[in-house]
Amino acid sequence: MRLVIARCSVDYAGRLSAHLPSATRLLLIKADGSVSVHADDRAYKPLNWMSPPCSLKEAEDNLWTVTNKAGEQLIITIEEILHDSSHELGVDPGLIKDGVEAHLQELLAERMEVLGEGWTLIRREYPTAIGPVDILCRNAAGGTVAIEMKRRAGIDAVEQLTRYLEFLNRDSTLAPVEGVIAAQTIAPQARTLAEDRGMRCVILDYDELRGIDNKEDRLF
Amino acid sequence: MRLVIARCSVDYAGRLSAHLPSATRLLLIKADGSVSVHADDRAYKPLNWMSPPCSLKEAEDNLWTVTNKAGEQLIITIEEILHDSSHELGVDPGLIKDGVEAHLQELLAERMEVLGEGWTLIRREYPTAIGPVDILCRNAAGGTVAIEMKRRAGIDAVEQLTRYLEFLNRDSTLAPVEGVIAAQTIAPQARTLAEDRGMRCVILDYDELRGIDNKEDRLF
DNA sequence: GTATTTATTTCGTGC
DNA sequence: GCACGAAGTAAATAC
Repeated sequence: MRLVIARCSVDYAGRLSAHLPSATRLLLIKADGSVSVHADDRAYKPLNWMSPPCSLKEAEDNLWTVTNKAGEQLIITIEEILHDSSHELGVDPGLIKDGVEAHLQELLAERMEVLGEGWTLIRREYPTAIGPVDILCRNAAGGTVAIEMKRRAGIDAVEQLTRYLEFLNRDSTLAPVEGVIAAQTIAPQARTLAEDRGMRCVILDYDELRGIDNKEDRLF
Repeated sequence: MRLVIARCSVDYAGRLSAHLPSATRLLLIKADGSVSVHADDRAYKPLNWMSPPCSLKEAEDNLWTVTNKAGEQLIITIEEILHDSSHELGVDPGLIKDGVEAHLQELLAERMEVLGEGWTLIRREYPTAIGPVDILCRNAAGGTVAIEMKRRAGIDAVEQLTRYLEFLNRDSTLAPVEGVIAAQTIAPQARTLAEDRGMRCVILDYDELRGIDNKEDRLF
């Protein structure tokens, strides 16, 4: 990893055109060849960048050109270098995450009974013409139920489930299909809309879902 | 801006839980108080971060704690510091962009004929109770058409246009109103849904839109 | 201030 | 490899 603090101007020509007037910035050149330009604010987003794979060419006159496969270019005109250091970092072991939507979906699929006795999984990510339904299952009476899962359900989740139900109900081998919104939190307006459309709303407790008879799956 | 290269482990406790095992990384502390942790790959995304406003507290035993208003925490355990430097950057003049959705909309409004001979603009950003329609126009037969524009159209664009059409069609001076999705790329599932709902899909070519009889608007 | 929309989104996953 | 949806989305813009 190479860290350069420099007064520079930057031009990007690719999916759009962008220009950065002259100022002092951090240029971050990583081992994978990627380059990013950072100002002294915003933790997350660089002002400008080129994702790998790409190649950096430094011309003598302090003109850096970063090019990728698609022909997009980042042109950095260096006016003054204030700092320049390189560091050996090695491969990062990577981030370990816990508590995202996919995790919730796995847990619920393994424990359909939290929705009601006798409920059984048909499959996760059940495909339709407009995309996969998170969970398709059967209730105790044998009726088909489509479940839309979210960490936090908003109106968009209700709209999404509405579309799926519309398509699923055209399939005579499945119809009638009921809908369930399952989430850790459900926005009040989303609940109102969902119930207005005859959907059931279920609050999921993450610790409970993975805790009750699933102790061997715990991380601790 | 402070640049620290350190062997460290990191824990994030907030909207989710995440852990980074010990490794050598870049810690980027910016003037706005934000902190980000970078590995030696990926130009755009830090491994972990805390957006401003937040505060960094350095305990003597090399335990850094970054906290934000919501109580989320980033805990960095420093094992060895390999580099530590600070730099004065000043305020950045910021990025100047060209070629985004607003630009596409201007160009299409000036050249309605790309949608069909005899098509005429009624107005851009036509107001409705639920927000402005990108473009409202008339086709050769005199019928009203609402256009939803996107650089990349997804299902959300189709839903948006559906809502607009629902409201516009309640206005007897306009009804019946047809719908057009116009974008540089349209996701296949979005196209399926749009055509299912009787909307027309049009692919826009940016260079062609601004090139054909619009040379005076070119930048070069 | 909040809510909505955009993004050179990036990133993982299923097919 | 493509397409789709999630993200600690973040960031900009409208209201």
